Amino acid sequence: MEKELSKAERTRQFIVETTAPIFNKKGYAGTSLSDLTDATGLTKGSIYGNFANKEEVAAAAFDHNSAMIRKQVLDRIQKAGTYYDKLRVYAQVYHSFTKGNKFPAGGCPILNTAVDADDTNPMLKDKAAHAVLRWKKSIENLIQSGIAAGEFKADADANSISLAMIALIEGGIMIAKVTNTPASLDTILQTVDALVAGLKL
Amino acid sequence: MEKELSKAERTRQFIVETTAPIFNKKGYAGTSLSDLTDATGLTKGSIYGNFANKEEVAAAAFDHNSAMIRKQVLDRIQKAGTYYDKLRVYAQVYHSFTKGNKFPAGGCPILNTAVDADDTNPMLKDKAAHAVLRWKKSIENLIQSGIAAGEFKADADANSISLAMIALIEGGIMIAKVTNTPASLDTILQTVDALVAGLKL
DNA sequence: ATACAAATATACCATATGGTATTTTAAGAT
DNA sequence: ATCTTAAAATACCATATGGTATATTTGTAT
Repeated sequence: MEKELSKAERTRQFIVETTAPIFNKKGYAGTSLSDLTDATGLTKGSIYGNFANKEEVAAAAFDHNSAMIRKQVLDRIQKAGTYYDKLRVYAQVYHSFTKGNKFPAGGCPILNTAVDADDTNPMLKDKAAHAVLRWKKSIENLIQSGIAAGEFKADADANSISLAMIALIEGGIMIAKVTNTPASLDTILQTVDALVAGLKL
Repeated sequence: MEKELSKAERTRQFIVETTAPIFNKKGYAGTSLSDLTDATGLTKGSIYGNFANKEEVAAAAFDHNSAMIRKQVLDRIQKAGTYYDKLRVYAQVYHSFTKGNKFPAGGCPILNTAVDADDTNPMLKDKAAHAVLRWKKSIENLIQSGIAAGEFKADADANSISLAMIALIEGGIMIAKVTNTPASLDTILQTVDALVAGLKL
């Protein structure tokens, strides 16, 4: 009970996987239906047989892109022994961003979608907002757990630190990408590391 | 010798001022020529009499938006007495971002343009990159001057701190905007403050 | 092998797009 | 006031856009 993927489900997934990097690079308005048909080799009829409209494809593409990263992060967090190392995973994972390996082309989909959609597309904005808040919560949980485990200072400000981490990472990705200097992100991630190290007892 | 603004120069400026917030909110691809004619009340003929194409309007709009902020920042920096207070200006100025007072609607144009253009429009990307680097340099200069004036630690890492400040501010703006929580930016700007305070002897 | 349903392609639609050539209107110098 | 030039509006163009109704193909269970 794993192969039960109908034709439609498979092409739906194919469409999402194929177009996700395009949406991430060109944004919602900048991605046209012909971008989608060109990339997939499918026709509009086929795409509109699987999705109600362009917005639904974009939404599925965002989910796909953020799930890619989320999976990577959770995998590594599970493998990390200490809460300190778990927190460091965020910095490490985004480290490889500029190399674009197991990550969606075009940079962080949360950043891209947030900036792209925040004044134009409420549903995509909402998706980006939820991704930010879920991320924040998961950092806060790690900090709380670290405190409970006696690894971190009891008075650590989880709210402030989680926000700073996310801001540093996303801002760092923006800077590194626009100025073509991956080293800038490296430097900024060292500041993230310092922030996390400051939690330790 | 100040009023010598030709008709063309005045309408050019009018077009830029009127359309700058639109480009900032909707992005380059998301802003159509009819957005521009609707907002200005002018016709395509008039706009294309003053600009070669849409890209040139967008470029002028970006310059206008970033000059708005730059002016504010430089004004306040000049008035600040210590280098510590000068550095704090960045955090303070971006503080009022969510209120959208003297700032271009749609958030920080550097962030918006960087994310919007980095995979699609080389000339806008270049403009955003230069704005980031100029900003970085001006922070570094303040830090160096502060060191020379005996106000800051001699071993302060100007590169690392300037990058962290910019990343925190831009990431903070993104988070606050997408999640509709101005308080998030406030919190993040406190981290910026702490960073700057750490420079002091 | 056949029939049926599901998936995809074709052909079409109204409208919007960025851009241009030409005409009309309005500045501004004399 | 008039003439000339500069600026703006009109009218036009080819193409792209998002989307749909219909036809055709393909998978698949019997």
